[in-house]
Amino acid sequence: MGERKSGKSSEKKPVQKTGVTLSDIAKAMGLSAMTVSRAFTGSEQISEKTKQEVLKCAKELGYVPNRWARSLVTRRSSIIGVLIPEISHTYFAEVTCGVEEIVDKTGFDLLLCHSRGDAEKERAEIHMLIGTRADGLIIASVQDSKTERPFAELEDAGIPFVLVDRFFPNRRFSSVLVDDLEVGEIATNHLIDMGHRLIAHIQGPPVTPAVLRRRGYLSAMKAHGLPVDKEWMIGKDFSNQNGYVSMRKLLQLKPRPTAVFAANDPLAIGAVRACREAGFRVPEDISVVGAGSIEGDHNPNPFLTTVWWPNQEMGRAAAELLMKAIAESDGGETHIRTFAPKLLVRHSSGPAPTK
Amino acid sequence: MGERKSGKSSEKKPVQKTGVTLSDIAKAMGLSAMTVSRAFTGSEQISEKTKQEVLKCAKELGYVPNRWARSLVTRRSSIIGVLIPEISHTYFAEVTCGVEEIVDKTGFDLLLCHSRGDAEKERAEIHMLIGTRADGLIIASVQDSKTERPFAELEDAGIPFVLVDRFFPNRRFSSVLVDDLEVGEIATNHLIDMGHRLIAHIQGPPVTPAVLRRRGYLSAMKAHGLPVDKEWMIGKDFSNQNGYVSMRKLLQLKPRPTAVFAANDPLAIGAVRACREAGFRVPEDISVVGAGSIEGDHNPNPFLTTVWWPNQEMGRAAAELLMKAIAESDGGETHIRTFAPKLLVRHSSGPAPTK
DNA sequence: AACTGACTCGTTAGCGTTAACGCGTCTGGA
DNA sequence: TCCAGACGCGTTAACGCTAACGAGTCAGTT
Repeated sequence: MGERKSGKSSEKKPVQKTGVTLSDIAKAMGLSAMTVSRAFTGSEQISEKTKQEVLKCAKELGYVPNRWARSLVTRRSSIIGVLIPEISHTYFAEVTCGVEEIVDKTGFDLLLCHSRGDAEKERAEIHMLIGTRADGLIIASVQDSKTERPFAELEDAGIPFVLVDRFFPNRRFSSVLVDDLEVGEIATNHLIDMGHRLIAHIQGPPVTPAVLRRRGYLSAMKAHGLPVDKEWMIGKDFSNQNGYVSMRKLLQLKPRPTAVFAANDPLAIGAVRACREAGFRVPEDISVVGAGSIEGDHNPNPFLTTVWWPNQEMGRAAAELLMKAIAESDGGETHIRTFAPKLLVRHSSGPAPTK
Repeated sequence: MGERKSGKSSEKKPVQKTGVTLSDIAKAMGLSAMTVSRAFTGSEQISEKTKQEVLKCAKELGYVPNRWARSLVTRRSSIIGVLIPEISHTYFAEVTCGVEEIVDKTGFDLLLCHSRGDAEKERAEIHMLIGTRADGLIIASVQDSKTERPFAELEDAGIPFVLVDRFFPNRRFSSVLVDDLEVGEIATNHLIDMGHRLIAHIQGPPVTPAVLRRRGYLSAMKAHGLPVDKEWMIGKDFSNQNGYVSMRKLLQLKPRPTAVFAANDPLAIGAVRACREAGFRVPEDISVVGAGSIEGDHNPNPFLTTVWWPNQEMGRAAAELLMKAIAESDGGETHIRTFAPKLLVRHSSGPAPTK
C-alpha cells in the first residue's frame, strides 16, 4: 500500500489521515498550541511577526482549524438552521436565498433541513438542530396551533428562532409574514373588477397562509355581495397536481365559474393546464389568478396573473431579526414584520365573457 | 458577578443556560457518563432496562447529545456540504432536493453554501467546509480547468466529493453530468426539423455546460450544412436579463433569425419577452427553445419548448455516489454518471414562417 | 468446586480547541 | 536606579463526548 501523500513528513509518519492539528504546527515551530491558536482567533496577545509565521507554516502543512473543537469550548456553532418543507419549492428557495445572504455576511453557515410538510418530521429536525447546538433557526413551520411543543423545546434550549409566513395567534413568536388576508382580497377583487361574478377558489392545505388567503377570498366576495357556493372552494394542498384535478372538477359545475383564484402559482398553473386540455381558452373563457410569484431573474413566468410579494427580502428580514436576537441574546422581545402583497396583472386574467 | 452555571448544582440551579450534559443525567441517576452515552449510541453493552430509564430521565431533563462533542471523538461530522452558485436557481434547488433526499435517509445533514458564481468565494467555502470536517461534498463548481487547486486541497484533506454538471477533462473527479453536447444538438435539430434555417444561439457564461451546449448547436448546424453567422451567437451569462438584452440585439439583425436556441430556460423566457415587446409573436414569427427545464409539481412552465433532464434524480445520483465513497472510504475510484436529455415540445416553437 | 464466557457497567484517556491566569522581558518615567 | 505597566508567550484546565480496556456478576459447563 503506497502512501498517497507523505505530507511534510519527518521520517515515516504513515498517513496523517486525521488532519493536521494545532499542536502539530506548534511542535513544528517550537511554540505552544495556545500561541498558534491566537494566530487564528485574531487575538491581540500575539506579535504580528509570529502570527504571520504561524499562518505561513499552517498553510504549508495544510492546517485548517477544527470548527467543532472550537465551538465546543466557544459554545457557539456559527450555524443557523433553516427548516422548510422543501427547497425545490421556489418560494422556499428564494426565502432561503435571502436568509443565506444575511447570514453569510455575518459569518454563519446554513444547515438546511426539510420537514416535507410533516409535523412529526419537523419536530425531529428541530430536535436534531438542538443537538447540533445551532445558534438560531429560521422555520417555515407546518405545525398547527395545537402542536407548538417543538417551539417550547427551542425556548428551553435557549435557541432563538424566527418563523416565516406562519403566525400563531395565541403565542407571540418572532416572525416575518405576508398579509395573506390581503393576498386573497387583492386577487379576488381583481377578478371582480374584471366583471366576474362566478369566482371559484382552489385552496391549499390547512396551514395559516392558505387559510387566510381563503378568508380573504370570502371576505372580498362578501364585500361585493357575491354568493359563494360551497363547491367553489376545493383543493387540499399546494401541488400543481391538486390545481389540475381541482380545476377539472370545477369545469363540470353548472353554472361553470368564469374565474378562479388559486392559492399559489403551482395550483394556478395546474388549473390553466386543465382548462386548456378541456378546450377552454385562458383568459378568454376562464380567468386564473395565482399567488406567491417568484421574483428575480431566474424563473419568471410571464404568463400568469398573480399576487406577488418579496420572498427574498422576507428571507433577509427574517435573518436580520434572527441575527439581532443572537447578538443581543436577550431572548425576550419578539418582533413581527409584515409585508404587503402586490397584484401583477399579466395574461391569464381578462374580462368576464359576455356570453 | 453571578456564576452563570453552578455545574450540577445542589439547591438553586438558576438557569442551566449551557444545556444539560451527559454527566448531569449520569449524576442524577447514579450512573457513569459512559453508561448514559451507551443509551444514546445504540451500544449493545447496556441492558434494555437501564437504557429505557436513561432515555426517560434524559427526556425529562431535556437532554440532547451534543453533536460536536460527539463528532470530535468520532471523527465524523455527519455533515455533507452542498456548494452551488445559488439556491434560488430552480435548477440547483432541485438538484439539492434530490441530494437531501438520499443524504437524509442515510443520517447526514446538509450544509448549504453559495459560491455566487465566484471562483474565489467557492474556494473560501471549500476551505470552510474542510474546517467543518464535512464528511463529503457535492459541488456545482464554477472553477475552470486552470483553477483546480481547491479540489486538490479536498483530496489532501481526505474529503470525498462529487461534482455536478462540471467536467474537468484533464483530471478525473467523480461526477454526475448531462450530455450537454446532446442538449445543444437536440434543441437545434428540433428547430431545423421545423424548417428553420436562420437559427441563433443565446449562450451562457464560459462554464463547461454552456460551452458544450454551444458546441452542440454548432455541430447540429454544421451537420445540416447550415452556415452560422458570428453575430448569431450572443450572450454572456445565464440570467433572464441576458436573454432579454441578447434577443433585442438579435431582432435587429438582417436577415433576422427565425428561431433561437437559448442555453437555459431563464434566457429563453427573457428572449420571449423581448420578442413580444417588439411586436413579434412566439412561435408564429419566432421560435424559442430553452434548456434545463424544471421538473416536478411545483413550478412547471407549460409554455416553453425546452430540453429537459432529471435534475432531482441527478442530485440523488450524486448523493449516492458520495455516500458510497464515504462508506467505502477507499477514496480511490472515481465514477461518472451521465444522463440523457430529452426534448419537450410545447408552445414556444413552431414551423418556420413561410414569409 | 473451579472454570468459561456472556452481560453490564465503570475507569482512564483522550478528541482539538480556547479561557483564564501566570510569568518572564522590555520600555519609559520619576 | 527602580518599578509600573504593556507585551508576548506558556501552563493548566476544561468543553462534552466516546474508544478501549477492565472489573464485577451470574449462568452454565466440566
